[in-house]
Amino acid sequence: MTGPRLRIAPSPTGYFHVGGARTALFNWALARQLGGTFVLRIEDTDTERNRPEWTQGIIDALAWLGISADDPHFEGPYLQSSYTAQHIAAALQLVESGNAYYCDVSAAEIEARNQQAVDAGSIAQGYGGWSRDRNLGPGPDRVVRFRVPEGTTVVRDVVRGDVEFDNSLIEDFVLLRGNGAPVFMLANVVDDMHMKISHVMRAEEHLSNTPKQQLLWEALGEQPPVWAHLPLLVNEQRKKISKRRDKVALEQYRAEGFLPDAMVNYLMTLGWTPKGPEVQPWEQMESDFRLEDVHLSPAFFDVRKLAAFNGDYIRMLSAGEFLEASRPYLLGPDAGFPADRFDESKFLAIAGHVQPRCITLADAPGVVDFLFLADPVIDADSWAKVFSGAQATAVLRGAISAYESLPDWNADALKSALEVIGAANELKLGKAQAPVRVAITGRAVGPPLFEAIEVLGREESMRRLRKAEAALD
RNA sequence: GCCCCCAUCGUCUAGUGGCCUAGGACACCACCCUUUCAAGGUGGCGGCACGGGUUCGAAUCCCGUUGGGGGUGCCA
Repeated sequence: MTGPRLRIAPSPTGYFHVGGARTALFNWALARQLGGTFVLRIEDTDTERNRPEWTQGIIDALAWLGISADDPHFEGPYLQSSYTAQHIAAALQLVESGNAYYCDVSAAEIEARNQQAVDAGSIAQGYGGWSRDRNLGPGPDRVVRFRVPEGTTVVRDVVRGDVEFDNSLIEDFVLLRGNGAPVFMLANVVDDMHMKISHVMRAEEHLSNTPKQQLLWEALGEQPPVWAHLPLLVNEQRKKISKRRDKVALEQYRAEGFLPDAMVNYLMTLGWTPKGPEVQPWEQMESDFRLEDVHLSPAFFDVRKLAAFNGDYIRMLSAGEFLEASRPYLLGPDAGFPADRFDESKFLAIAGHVQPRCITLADAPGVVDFLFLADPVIDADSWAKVFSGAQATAVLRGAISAYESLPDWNADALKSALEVIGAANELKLGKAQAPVRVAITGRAVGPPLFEAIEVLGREESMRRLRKAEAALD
């Protein structure tokens, strides 16, 4: 695969979240559109917080979104921890070239010094380049720090334009820890370099650190990549969404019955605007996406809008697709009816009426449960309300006798028969259907009644009607 | 504190100096359709943060203010 090389570099410290997914999607779209490569690199250098199972979680989440290792544009996953030797070599190379130096000042000492300064009424200076010219060699607990050069660093960002940083405000940051382990700033750059990454597209939180990385690229003698910083995804409080305080795990949305296509489509609208209708196929977005069109301001991750997208996508499904997508919910422990009573053909017959009543796939069982329950769960309030009407009993009895002798058991015939009974009781169909609905489904609301009765079948429907009648006495 | 980024309806946004009495989507409200509930249709509510410039003309360009956010780690 030739062409540009993009990447995402998540760290396996928890569930993959929607922000990471949005970044992945943007990178994926561009990589595919340009015939380039999408690299997945797991940045697992923080041994304190990493967990191996999260790595698989990231891979699964990406696959769910359609970013799959089977695609020729996909490369990886690479584990950053397996390139430690290269990171260290790069740090030593920088020491060699005078761009980095050893330092024996501990974090605690720096803090103490800052505290002293504050106590004395002056301003904390931070590290302050203490060991810059001490010419220290390697030793236990000695870190390697980058020697930030004088001048200014201009980050050429495709979405934000040129951003200028005064180098004197950037501290001599650590490259290798006291224990010899590389830190993110170094590892990230060295890996991008070795993996020949041409475009670094990531969230805006990294913008302030970008001059450091660019300086590293330059000190290592390479051209920095194209930078592109995406607007942050924020919560209602306008703060960066985080695993700690917000519901952001992709896995959770998946479990709740969101369709991957809906999630993908919605995520693509956060930080970029599709041309034409906002609900549109991936292929369209993939070919229209342009870095230059990426927005500058943060976007609120709005679950209600996601839900609207999901409803749209559910309605676009064929009955068969809807069945397959809903199956885990239909046969799961929360379905509300025993799995062995589920009947695919009945579900398929009524699916078209179920879809517009679902926001998530998890809603499906609740719409059709009465079809698969031995007896519908009678909602007491609905029953009480419906049968408080004087004509309700008459309508129910009328329906029973009319339906007993109905030649063809189909929705049209069922409807016509009830219209006649309603008319005899001076009721419009809307009112007349209520007692029958409660008797058949247990509720006052649900999918179209006569279609449901047709699917339920003559025998079971008559049994429920008679049972309801008996309960009235 | 310092550095950086951002600023159009409640939210996501269209808008790149005249086409804008600012358009769409979600949410909300009303009406229509109707076999309940949805879905769908129609309509409504609602916005260029503020102050200065530049210009014949500014949502669009410049400056400032205010507000929000991010970064500033031997986390990533």
